[in-house]
Amino acid sequence: MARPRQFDEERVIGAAMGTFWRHGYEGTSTRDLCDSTGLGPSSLYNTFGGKRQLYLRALERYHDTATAEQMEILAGPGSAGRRLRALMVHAVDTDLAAAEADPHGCFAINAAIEAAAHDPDVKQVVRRTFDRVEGAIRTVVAAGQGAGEFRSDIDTRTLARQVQSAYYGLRVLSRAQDRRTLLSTIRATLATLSAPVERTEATAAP
Amino acid sequence: MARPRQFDEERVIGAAMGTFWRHGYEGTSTRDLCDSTGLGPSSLYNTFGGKRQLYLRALERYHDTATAEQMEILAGPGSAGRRLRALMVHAVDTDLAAAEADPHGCFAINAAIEAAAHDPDVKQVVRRTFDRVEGAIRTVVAAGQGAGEFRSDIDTRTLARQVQSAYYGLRVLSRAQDRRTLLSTIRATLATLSAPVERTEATAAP
DNA sequence: CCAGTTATGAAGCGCACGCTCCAAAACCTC
DNA sequence: GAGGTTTTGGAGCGTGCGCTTCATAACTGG
Repeated sequence: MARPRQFDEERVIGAAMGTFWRHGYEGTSTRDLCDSTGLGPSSLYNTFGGKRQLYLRALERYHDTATAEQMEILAGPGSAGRRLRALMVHAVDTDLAAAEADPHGCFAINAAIEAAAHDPDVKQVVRRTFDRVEGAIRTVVAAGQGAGEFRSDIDTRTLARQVQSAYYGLRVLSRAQDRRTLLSTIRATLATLSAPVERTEATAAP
Repeated sequence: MARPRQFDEERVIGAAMGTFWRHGYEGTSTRDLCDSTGLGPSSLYNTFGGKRQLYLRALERYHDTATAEQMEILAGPGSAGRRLRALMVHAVDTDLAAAEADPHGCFAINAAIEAAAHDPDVKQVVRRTFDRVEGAIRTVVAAGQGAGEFRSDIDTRTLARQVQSAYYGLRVLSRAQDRRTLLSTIRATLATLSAPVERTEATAAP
């Protein structure tokens, strides 16, 4: 037919994702994208159409792959509580240990804050990602409830949403808080999940 | 001495805050700032020094004033649960009802996601705001515990951090979720705070 | 009312933005 | 190979960026 492409499209999207992830949509220039992907502007625009479309592709890529890491942790070994804790500790550590040039936080959250309000397409992808994470969390919560590890007086879906909001809030807080405080927050979330000691008017020592 | 200013500095900061709040740091141009404040670029730069400094002033202004709205709700009438619920419902409604030109979400969260990683000064102000909100929540949580409304087997500070993370996560989710789901998430958070029914191995119906 | 000082508006600085154009190159089919 | 088709690199389009400059306006103390 004609001259074939000299690059791997998926690899390019991956590189673009990293750049958008690090600097946000507005903070990333087409120059940055050309540098990180190795493509010239003509190839970039011929293949993807423009900055916005490439951003959307990167976001979908995150939905497909980077979310997988979280799924993996949630599907890992150990009790439900240990798995949720692993998810949160992992988030805190990667957020805090991120060097200057590393990606910061969760790309979907970044996109939700920066772009979802102004771009319905972004909003839709972000929502799909949120729903997927909620589903993965729900599986773990259900397991915890089944094992008597978590309280069962709140239905699984509701409890899972509570965990997700606490998890996402944690990732917001991790942008400005210290590790000690964040770990305390994780402990707090897990504590509210476990069936607590029976209610007493005041837990006075004997 | 000399010619006095023709504008109210505080009013200008307020206008700039609105613009940064709506469009983010990178998404706001100096032109936008001149338009919203009514100042010429020379006045803006003579008074504040530049875009970044003005952003910091706006962020500090948010810390001083816009946080007050949340404080007010938390210090309002009703039980602790009602007040926390009011805070969250208020957040959801303002986030969802925001028109195209309205500010979206919480400015401190926006700043945390967009700018805190790259700017230590931003990070510091954001953290102060986070700490302040945590403190206000802690007061309400303590009241709820004192009234026997909330569980007391988790210490106040820890429980407050849990509420804060759930609250901030809710504000992230509100960028992409529908109201129904968000209200369910609020219910979930409040449910985990209340002293639950005594633990049973399995809540089987008789 | 004048000298001194600061704020203002307008013009525009150099630069980077998102993106386009096009001749040359690289490939496939025949 | 020749002809046709697509990709590629590079120059550069118009525009808007953050910010500066400067003559002029507006005020104060003496």
